[in-house]
Amino acid sequence: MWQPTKLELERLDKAERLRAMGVELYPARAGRSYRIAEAVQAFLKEEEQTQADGSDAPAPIEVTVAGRIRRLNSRGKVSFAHIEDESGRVQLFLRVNALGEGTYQQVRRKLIDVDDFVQASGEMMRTRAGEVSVSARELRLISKALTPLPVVKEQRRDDGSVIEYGEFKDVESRYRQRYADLAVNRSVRDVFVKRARTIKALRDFLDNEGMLEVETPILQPLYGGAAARPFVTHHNQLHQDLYLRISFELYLKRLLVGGYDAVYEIGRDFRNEGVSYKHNTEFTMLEFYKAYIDYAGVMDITERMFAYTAEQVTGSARINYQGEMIDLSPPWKRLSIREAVQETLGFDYMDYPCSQSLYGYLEGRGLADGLDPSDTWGRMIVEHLLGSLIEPRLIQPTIIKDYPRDMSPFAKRIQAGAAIRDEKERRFIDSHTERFEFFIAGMEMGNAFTELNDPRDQQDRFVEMKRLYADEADETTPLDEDYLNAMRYGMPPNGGFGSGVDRMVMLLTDQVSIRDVLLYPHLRAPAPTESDLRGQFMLDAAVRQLEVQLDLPLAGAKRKLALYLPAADVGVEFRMSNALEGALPQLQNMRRAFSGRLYVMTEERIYRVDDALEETDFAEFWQSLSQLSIAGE
RNA sequence: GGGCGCGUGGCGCAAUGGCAGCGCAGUUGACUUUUAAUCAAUUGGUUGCAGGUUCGAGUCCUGCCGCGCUCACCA
Repeated sequence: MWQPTKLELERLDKAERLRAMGVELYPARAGRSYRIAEAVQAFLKEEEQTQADGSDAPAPIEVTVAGRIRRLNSRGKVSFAHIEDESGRVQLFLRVNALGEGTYQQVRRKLIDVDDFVQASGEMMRTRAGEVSVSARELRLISKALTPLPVVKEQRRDDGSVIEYGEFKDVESRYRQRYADLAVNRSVRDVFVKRARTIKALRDFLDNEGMLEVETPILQPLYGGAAARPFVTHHNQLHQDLYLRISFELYLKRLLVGGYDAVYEIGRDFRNEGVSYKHNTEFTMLEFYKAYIDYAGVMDITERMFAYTAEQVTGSARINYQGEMIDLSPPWKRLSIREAVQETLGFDYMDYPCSQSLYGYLEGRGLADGLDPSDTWGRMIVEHLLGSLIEPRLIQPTIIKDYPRDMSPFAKRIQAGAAIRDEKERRFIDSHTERFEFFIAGMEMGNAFTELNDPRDQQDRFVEMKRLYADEADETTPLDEDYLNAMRYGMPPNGGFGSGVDRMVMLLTDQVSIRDVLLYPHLRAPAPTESDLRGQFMLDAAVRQLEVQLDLPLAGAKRKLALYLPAADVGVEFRMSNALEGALPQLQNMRRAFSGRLYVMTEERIYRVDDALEETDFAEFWQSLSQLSIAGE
């Protein structure tokens, strides 16, 4: 339960004074005739008009605006405030003469304060210093803020740049209290506007491609479609474990069997893995599947989709990311993983056709650092050669295609074109699939295939994956009989695509951490503190209708006794259980200074403080208090 | 999970082992065109938590909690 800080107590006092004056702190209705930016715009337009006409003064523009006070300073009988709504800021020019003594004093004495929401009516004007303002004739509190936001002052330079003083930048506080972060940091607000635009642009693009947006289950009896560990949950009524999806793939492809030509979904995936600057436990995924195209067709769509989205969000397909100019316009560089290795590392891995020989070669060249010799051949190529050695260099958008088969259970084999020239070529075709990933700014941005639609081949792949990765059972895709069943009815040839939308937003908003493009990134629950215990106690007491008073000063005790109950002879102190033992002497000192019974409460127990700590039953404790309380009335 | 770093009033930060300080915010007062307003006075601290070393700990040691970076894991 809330325990006001000093600053909050001051605000509570102001709120109380306002209420005593008959001011409604949280009126049900507010009104405005303009968004702030539009009011300013209207005034500027009128000014321009006036100048063009050569008339004397702009016609008066009467506005009502509403927003949060972000700055307030009083110059005696006149005060200035900046209020802000989503569209922007405007200054309020507040004079005693215009507002009347009563309302003006509320501002002057800061009963109406920074962070409060107000509604103001008056004419637009310019102050002597030239700032466009609302000359307020009426000012009305529409929501009182009890907790002050972190103070950020801004100085606007002549060149339009803004210097911030006293920023709110502690990363943890910003993520945990995102509302305060957003309220104070405009640039953070802008990121999430761009995020929304990104998703809208993707939808528009895919809709225009003739794809159907669908929704598939998040809770699934079987997970699949990617190599990742799932979260497990349980349905009580059905007595069934369910998984949170790790991908949409298998459900979306079933829909092609059902007769749709192309489907897509934008939604949340959940993966039970570590977090990093580019991984969050839940993240937004885009997948689409389109019949009658292969992975080359998907490449074309991918390039156009990224360029279109960047244009919609940033105004150009050329974007700036961490100081690098990145050009998303098609066409992108396309090369096979084999070519990429040849180009970057100067050898053909097909000359080392098994994991032992490849490892031996890499070790000889000093490139085996961090490589596990027991990995499969395909994994060495994809995760080590590509992931570790090549990926960080891929700044401009690059499509890397034709992946080893043992890493790609849902992709079709490479289709042999002309006659196979030699044995090495034959081996390459046999062991690779029509899959591509694409990389931008050194980050993997997505993954796509010519989708496997041969049910018997698919079944073999499931089995093959199980065999290859037997010791990582929970990361391989379980065999999904129903999916195979669907495929046996006939699935059109198709190309599929998956991409992490959060990473795309990072790219378009120039953010290095995925947490800065998620409103509520996953954070560990903070450890409870003594003050949390206190709050919990207050809440428990409130539920039992007990009035609890705070901070009884104790003569002789170093600390104030935190709480006591109305019976006046029962005190409660709070300690984390791991700190209890060392605190005993201190508690006993407190008990000696206190005439009643003293209890100490931990996360899960309550003790009576005596020569030793005597554990007491919670229910009994509360009951004895209730009785005292009733007796006291 | 491993390594490195950080944790000091509401926010941003300081303090060779020696009186816990500064700016902003807050409070009181002055000021009818200010804008990081200004001027005068002033409140506010269990230095993340717990133990230890020491005459003395924000500072050194140990453990714990949280966050960041990084490695591992992982599309």
